[in-house]
Amino acid sequence: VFPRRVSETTVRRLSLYLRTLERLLEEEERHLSSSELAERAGTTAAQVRKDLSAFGSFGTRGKGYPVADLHLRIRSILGLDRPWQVALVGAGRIGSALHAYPHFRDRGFRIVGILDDDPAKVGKRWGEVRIRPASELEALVREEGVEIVILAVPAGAAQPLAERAVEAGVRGILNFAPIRLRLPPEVEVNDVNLAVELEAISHVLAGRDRSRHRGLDRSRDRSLDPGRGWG
Amino acid sequence: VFPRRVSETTVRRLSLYLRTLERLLEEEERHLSSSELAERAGTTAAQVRKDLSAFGSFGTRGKGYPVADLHLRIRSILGLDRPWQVALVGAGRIGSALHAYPHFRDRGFRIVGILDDDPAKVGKRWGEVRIRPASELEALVREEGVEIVILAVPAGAAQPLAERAVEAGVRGILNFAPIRLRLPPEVEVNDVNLAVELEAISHVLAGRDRSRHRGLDRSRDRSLDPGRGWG
DNA sequence: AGCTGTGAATATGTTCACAGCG
DNA sequence: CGCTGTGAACATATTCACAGCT
Repeated sequence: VFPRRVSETTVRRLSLYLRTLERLLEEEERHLSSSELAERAGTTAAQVRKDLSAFGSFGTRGKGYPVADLHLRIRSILGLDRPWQVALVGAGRIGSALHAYPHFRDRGFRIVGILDDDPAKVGKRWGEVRIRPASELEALVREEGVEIVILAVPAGAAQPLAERAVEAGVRGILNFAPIRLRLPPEVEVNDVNLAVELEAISHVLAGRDRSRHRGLDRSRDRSLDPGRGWG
Repeated sequence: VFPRRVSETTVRRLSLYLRTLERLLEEEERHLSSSELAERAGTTAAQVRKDLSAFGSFGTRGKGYPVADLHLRIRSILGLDRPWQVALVGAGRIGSALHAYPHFRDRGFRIVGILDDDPAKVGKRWGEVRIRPASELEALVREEGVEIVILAVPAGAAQPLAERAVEAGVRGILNFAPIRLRLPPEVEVNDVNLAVELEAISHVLAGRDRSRHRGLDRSRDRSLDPGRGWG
């Protein structure tokens, strides 16, 4: 049974469900109910069932969903049942953080090349990958069959690099540059804009200040172990 | 005239409009129409007008919106007409990238403290800010009047740190840890999950591949003539 | 003529509520 | 019983279309 149309919002939640399921697999749980999954993923039971109904019937009434099967199904829907060759364009701080992010590799996103234009960086190695000059973008994409680019360069450099990547065969771009890329519509672009994320917070906080009705009860009792490390 | 309820989706677009307006201010443009703004921000003219109607009438019929006024209005709605004291919790790679991100400072988000538990990092300076031990979280929040925390620590460390921050008075958290924080509902939490962003792309690309194999090809002709695709 | 502002129409997303299966 | 699967009700978001101002 293959999925009908899965909405963008559902897809994002599936990714969260997957994260939860991975943890449950380690704990060898066999089944979990929609309400348990909802609780762990931060949504509602009805929402979980609606989302999962995209696969057709899958759960067992009275018991819930089989963890292992559900895990595989979601992986498949998200396209994670195959590896993806990814190029990291931009070896700055954001690029560095993304390269070190362990969850990409875990889920089959292989960073097969890193590009930068800074001569001080070119030639260095990050793990097993050598940083190459940006002029080799097309070569990299073709040699390695790169389909997804993570674009972590300043706004001014993003557009031409994106065009070149697409021209060479890239089909998806995760864009960290604070600029709207103009690309053919068949290219899947996903923008991550950190200013937007912070401003969504400041808007809410400022709005609450303006309409100061009920008192903010922040005094929850909780015994917090102070000063514990996170290594 | 103060805004009625502004929806979350509208707020996120306002942040994009703001970015565009900042550029136009530099170019000394006086007015711009909804269709021009839409074009630059990647949405539709009707959407722009609906979003801006949250402020009440503002544009001039026949001319468009006054750039400088609109800029101020959006800043105000987003809560950017005042500075925000921000603490960066976690001085790893993501923390480093965020600290260096210039757009935060430009918009009034002041990183007034950086915390980490790694003794090798504590005491070092990033710019003008010294890295302090995580045990000083409460002190930092109170001394500096921190209202927003950027949480960039591993999943296992996030929950207790978030609780301590909230207990000390923090009202908003930008969370990079791949875990669902459980906090009182009056705390505004915004999750940034990079795996979700990449998987949204792989899902679309994998879905297209499946369609193509079944002959339900919805994608367009892949010939990329540079003149037509993306001027 | 050109463009805003907005109700009405549509599309999309979420919650409810319950029949029906294990 | 408990829990899924799902239509129907509800809520939100986007697009249309056009009256009305400059």
